[in-house]
Amino acid sequence: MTVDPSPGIASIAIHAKFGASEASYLKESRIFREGEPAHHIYQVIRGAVRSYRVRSCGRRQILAFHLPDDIFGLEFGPNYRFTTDAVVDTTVRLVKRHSLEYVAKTDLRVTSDLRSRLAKELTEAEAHLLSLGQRTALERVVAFLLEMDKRMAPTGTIGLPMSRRDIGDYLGLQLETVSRALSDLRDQGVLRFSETSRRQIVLQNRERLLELSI
Amino acid sequence: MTVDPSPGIASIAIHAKFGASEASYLKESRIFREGEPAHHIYQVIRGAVRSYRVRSCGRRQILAFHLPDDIFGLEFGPNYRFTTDAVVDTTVRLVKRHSLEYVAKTDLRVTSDLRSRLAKELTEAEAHLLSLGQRTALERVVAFLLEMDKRMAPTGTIGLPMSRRDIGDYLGLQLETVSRALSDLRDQGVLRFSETSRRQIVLQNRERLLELSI
DNA sequence: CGCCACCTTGACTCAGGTCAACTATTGTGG
DNA sequence: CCACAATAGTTGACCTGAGTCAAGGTGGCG
Repeated sequence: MTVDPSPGIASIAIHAKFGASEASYLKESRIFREGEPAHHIYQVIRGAVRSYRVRSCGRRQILAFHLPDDIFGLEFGPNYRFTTDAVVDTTVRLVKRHSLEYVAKTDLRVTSDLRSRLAKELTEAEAHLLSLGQRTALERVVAFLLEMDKRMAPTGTIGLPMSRRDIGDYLGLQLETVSRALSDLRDQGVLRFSETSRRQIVLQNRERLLELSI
Repeated sequence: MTVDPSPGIASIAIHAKFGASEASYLKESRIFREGEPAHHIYQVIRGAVRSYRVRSCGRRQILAFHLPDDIFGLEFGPNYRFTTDAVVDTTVRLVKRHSLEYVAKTDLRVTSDLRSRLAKELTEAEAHLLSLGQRTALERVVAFLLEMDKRMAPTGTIGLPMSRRDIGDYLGLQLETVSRALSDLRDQGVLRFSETSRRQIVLQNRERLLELSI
């Protein structure tokens, strides 16, 4: 399944005229909660967002991180399926759902774009599922770094917006395990932490990283 | 997200006139392979089907089991995303993809039904993901039993068509772990195995099973 | 009736979780 | 701008749940 995201973003951007606005959220603040009526569709402009569910025992599973240009909060049922909040200070564009649905009725490009986005979400969920079902802790962290590297500007440095705990809750691991995996990769010479922050990761041997993801 | 499956099945059944046929597959035989051109959409009539991917290291992740009335092989990209085979002797109905797509162009009910099915697949993948990320072995087996019970005729007995290994590959566990979890539940008095087969599971305390799934 | 695949159970190992101590970084108020 | 508190991350020691390996059962099928 190859879905080029560009035309979709373009069409949502164009039709955003019909009632788009912007909103900013402080780090760690709530955007919407699971179960609330899904009145808006969002697109990240700056920052990062996490979508998650919390089990009754208190454990949290992050389903996805949303980075600039990503769409989130797109629902086909009446309510949001996840709780969503800003990982860092974040600005989003938001469109009223009914206005997007109105546009979709007349513009087939938008309809088909929405379907592509749904298909893309499904593909991503399946890849994530494979990771959780089959990979070791190290393999999961490696896959995560490769995913982030691919999604962010390819400067060779990955500026992770999220904490070790966030990464753990995405990968089904404890934060200590994530930290150990990263230290391990550093000791192997695969990466190093930048001087400024341990969330800035410099890839030093992408070949080796790719091997580890097999 | 509440998706009533009935109208969808109805519409696919109706439009099946446009070129549906039936096919039967022996137990353990291949239906299609990941990466092949997705020329058909299938619906289980009798039997059971598994969709899976195999990692290069040889480990297999089963993404879904398909039971009677379930649709599978519905793709939006050009190729199948999974390998699929019959778990037991299975009969399917199959429709040529291009004829279904032709119908979908003129009949909005079919279009909307296809979208609902995609949304349903996404919801299921997300539930599965939660299971793999957050649950213990026992909790996963409990969730699996409840899922199977819900999907099969509610007679109080679950006739599992698949082996312990299949269940393990679905839940991200080894077959021995699945077996131990089932023995544990039996020892707790939550279930018992039927006299005829260890794949026939009689629920004796559904309350307790539900508690364990929290 | 006997083979073979499936399942169960036991013994042991090990990856990752848990708990705890410590270091580094960020944020805050004087 | 500094002092200090709070937060984030690392590392070590130990524990445990699930994996691995192995030895029987058991039931279906030729």
